[in-house]
Amino acid sequence: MARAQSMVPVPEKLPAFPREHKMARILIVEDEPNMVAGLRDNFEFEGYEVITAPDGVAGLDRALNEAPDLVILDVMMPRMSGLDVCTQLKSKRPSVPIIMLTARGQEVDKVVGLELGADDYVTKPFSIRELLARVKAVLRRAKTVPKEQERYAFGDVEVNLRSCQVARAGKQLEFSAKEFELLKYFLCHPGETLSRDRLLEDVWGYDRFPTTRTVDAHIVRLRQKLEPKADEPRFILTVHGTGYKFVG
Amino acid sequence: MARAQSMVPVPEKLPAFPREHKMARILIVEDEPNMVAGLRDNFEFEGYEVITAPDGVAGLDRALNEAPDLVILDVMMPRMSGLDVCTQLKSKRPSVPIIMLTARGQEVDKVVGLELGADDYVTKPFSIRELLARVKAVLRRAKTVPKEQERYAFGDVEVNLRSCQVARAGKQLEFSAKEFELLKYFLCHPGETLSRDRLLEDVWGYDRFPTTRTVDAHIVRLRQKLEPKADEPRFILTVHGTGYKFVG
DNA sequence: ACAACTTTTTACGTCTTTTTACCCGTGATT
DNA sequence: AATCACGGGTAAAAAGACGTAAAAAGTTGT
Repeated sequence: MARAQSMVPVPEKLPAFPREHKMARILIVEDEPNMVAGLRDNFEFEGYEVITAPDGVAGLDRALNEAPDLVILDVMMPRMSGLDVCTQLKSKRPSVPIIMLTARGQEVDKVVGLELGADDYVTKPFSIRELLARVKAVLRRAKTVPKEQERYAFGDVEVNLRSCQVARAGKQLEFSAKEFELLKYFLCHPGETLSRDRLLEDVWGYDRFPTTRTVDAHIVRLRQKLEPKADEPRFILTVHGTGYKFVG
Repeated sequence: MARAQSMVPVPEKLPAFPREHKMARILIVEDEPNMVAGLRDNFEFEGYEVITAPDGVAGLDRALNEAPDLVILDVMMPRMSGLDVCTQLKSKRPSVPIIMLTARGQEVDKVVGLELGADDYVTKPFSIRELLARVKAVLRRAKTVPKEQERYAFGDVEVNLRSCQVARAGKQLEFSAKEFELLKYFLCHPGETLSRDRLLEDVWGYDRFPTTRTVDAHIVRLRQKLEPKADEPRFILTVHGTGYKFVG
């Protein structure tokens, strides 16, 4: 049967990135397991998506790679204090809201924390209702900022979604249309494992059905342009048997 | 802390992933015999199970009684139009995906079809390749995990079924595709004792003669990654003489 | 129509995952 | 206690997926 080139175009053009209306994802960085369990239960009950980390190092890692909408950060923690995490996180993701948890008697830290860029703080012991209320408030404030970021940065790469420009170490790179679309899709879905089929459908669109190896070919080109070592990717990772995933 | 008790949300008893890896069953409702034959050949070649009906009345009947995973529905048919079938079917089985076939010049119907709840439509004449791609896409979307059941947690492990991520104590773990599928199956059947045969059939997708230790090999790997003490499993338990069981 | 460029396909070597085979330890059964 | 069936560890074979380069096909601009 002949390829239906005469096919009538899909009338309602799908939005470029059908970002489903997601409930906010909250990262809780806290070493006390009972506290974590309690917070998780309550936040999940409220409909939030919860991820956790038991110490500062792991917390920073998840914060950078899994794009939480808000981070709750205990000040006193093993390996890396909440204050350090806050500093480092704010330097790389200035827009992610942070709420600090401080023990009573650490009043000093509150001030320091706010100076470091935290958006709010709560003193232990606190009522869960109070924390929930503050989270809600901080998220509401954060949301007034445009939801879809238009500028991204990872490694020494800067991407401007609006102007469709990509710079590496301050130098402009040439990206073809498809390459840029693909990169954009990765940026908008950080940490998610994306199957080739999904990429084909969402990036290539509905009326093109190339072979799945097409995706791989484009991945190679993205890596060559963006990765410090193309054969040892740091940002665009392979998920064997499934697809690819971007971590910033 | 007050609210919830168990870490793992208990899924309603309706199986979340009924035919995880069995090939999908497709119902083709179409009155033109040559078209039916052609479609059947192609879909069966791709590994789908095909059932057919020559008119709308029979189609609705089979759709309701034989639980197809997807329905391909011609708009123009004797006895009952595809649009009517679509309406009635969607009212009784809202979740079953429907792809409409419309003749060229029936553009109006497309819109109506989508409004009636069809998931996609294809205009005749179409390439079989395109239809196959759309079927695949619709099935993929239909299979994506419903929001409520996409996240699980047990012990210090967090699992996100949608993004295929597993974290232990806040640290991302690498899971191969099969490992993840198996874990997913356990999560979706908590407390159930699962025989090797059942796991093979539902996760791997075929029957095997009993000499296979494949399942065990994967269980070992899951335990190594997820259990606090791999030799003293807390979550993935052996049921001697029968199989395995997951408890959260 | 030609040239320059982008995208897709093809082909093949390499690497990872999955399966299988074999053996040992252990708990059940007699 | 001896036997036996079953579960688990391990390593090597088999299967499958990925990375890459280069050719082919398709686009765009002149």
